[in-house]
Amino acid sequence: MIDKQSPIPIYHQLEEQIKSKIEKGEYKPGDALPSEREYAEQLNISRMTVRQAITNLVNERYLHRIKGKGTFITEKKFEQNLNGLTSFTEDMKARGMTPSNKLISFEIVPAKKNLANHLNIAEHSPVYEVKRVRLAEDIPMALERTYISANLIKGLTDNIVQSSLYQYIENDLGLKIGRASQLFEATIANDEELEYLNIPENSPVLLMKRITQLDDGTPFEVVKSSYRADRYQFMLDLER
Amino acid sequence: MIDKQSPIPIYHQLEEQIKSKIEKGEYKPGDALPSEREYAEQLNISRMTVRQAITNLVNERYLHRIKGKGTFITEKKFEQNLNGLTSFTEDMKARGMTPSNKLISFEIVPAKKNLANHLNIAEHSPVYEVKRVRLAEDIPMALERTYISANLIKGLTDNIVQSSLYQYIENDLGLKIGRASQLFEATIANDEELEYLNIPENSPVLLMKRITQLDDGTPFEVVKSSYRADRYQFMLDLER
DNA sequence: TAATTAATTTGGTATATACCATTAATGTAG
DNA sequence: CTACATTAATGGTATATACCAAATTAATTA
Repeated sequence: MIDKQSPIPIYHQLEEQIKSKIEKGEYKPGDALPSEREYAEQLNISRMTVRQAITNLVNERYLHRIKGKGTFITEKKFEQNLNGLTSFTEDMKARGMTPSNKLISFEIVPAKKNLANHLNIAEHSPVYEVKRVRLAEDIPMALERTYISANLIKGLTDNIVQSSLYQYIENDLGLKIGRASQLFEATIANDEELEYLNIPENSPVLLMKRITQLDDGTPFEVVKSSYRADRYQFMLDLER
Repeated sequence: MIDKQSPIPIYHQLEEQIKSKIEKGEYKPGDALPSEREYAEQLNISRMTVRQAITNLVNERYLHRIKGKGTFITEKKFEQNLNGLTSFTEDMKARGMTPSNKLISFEIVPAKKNLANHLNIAEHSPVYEVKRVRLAEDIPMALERTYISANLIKGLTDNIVQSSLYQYIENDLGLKIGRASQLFEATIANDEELEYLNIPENSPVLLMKRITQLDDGTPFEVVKSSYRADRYQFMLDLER
């Protein structure tokens, strides 16, 4: 189970192993994990190394410890993606609905002033513009416009953007994704939103803008999403 | 500086000491911290104990480590309060505006069904209801309604609620505050919102609901805030 | 002088050990 | 059987030590 010769740290191997068992259902929410000393003996590693693995998973809220009792699988694991923010896809699945996307357009366009500012690039620099409608049970829920620096993120296809943008950036381009800032705003639907969301005039929409950065702080992505206010709410989970 | 006999763990004492130096400006953003070995020798404690303190501060983003170089004070420390979410007061100050509150009412009322559900109490149980308008430069920005379990949080006054609710709960009642869930929604202003926010009919408002829990998961507070959409946006900072 | 190499310093990983505090299980006296 | 004390198990804190990997600095060589 644990390869001491591997260049991957032991504590990290153990982390992945525990996470995998949680995902597979071998460890169920509420269950007690084997004790630290038990793990150490079983895997023939130091208890402190076990603690390091468990501490990380506690910080990520997969587990929680109770002194004198043990370590337990956390009941509900929220955030899979960006901290605490439920993604549209996950959220819809959680509500028992089937999420889907409809691509409207995928092209390279020159960045307008405001966008160029957000992405910290020169005006008219090339950016990928991806427009799509997000649906649940084939009902339009949101209009999403994604803008990505073309000079920074090269070789994008509509397919990558729709399925695995972040993996592509980290695994294929070798870049590291950092933090993001997100902004919520309420507005009245404009013409484009009326059209794609199929809602009546003067409907309120929940506008969400996100600027995502690389590890070094370089912004590479701006996402502007307009959600139907009558059908969607953002749920957020916050820590102290 | 460090009291080994104290019941407060050494690593925690060191954490507080470092945080205090950052706040006082003795350590400035971008500065390198003394090395782990240096700290250990200086304070006559183990390097591993120093690491534990620093690791916690790294997790809280006060510090960041660079292998081979050192540990540095993080440039910008975001979230002071709940993770990444800018509070109204802080946000307004950051924009150079003067925030203020106007108390509309402070009373104990029986919980309605929906509220009772959120607070996990029986219907008609007593709850504090605090209504106030939040202003910036004396212009109404939001209508805020706070509901707090009266059986759980005793002895509240309007003054406490307005100034230091969380400190009161933790320091005076000895309870520990845990996580919170937050929800964003766009609606059209209702009559109450029209009145207090002084906006025209059919104006969109950004509705924010927050449920705050104690450390053990017991919900104790529900906050429902209606923000003028034309004057306020929620800014959020997300981690990976 | 410039380029290379070696040594030093830094954080990263891992082990072994010790004792404390809380909780749960066990044993014991009434 | 109950109430209390004891014991065992668990996570929490702390130390000492060792070696690795990346970055910097110093020394050496061409």
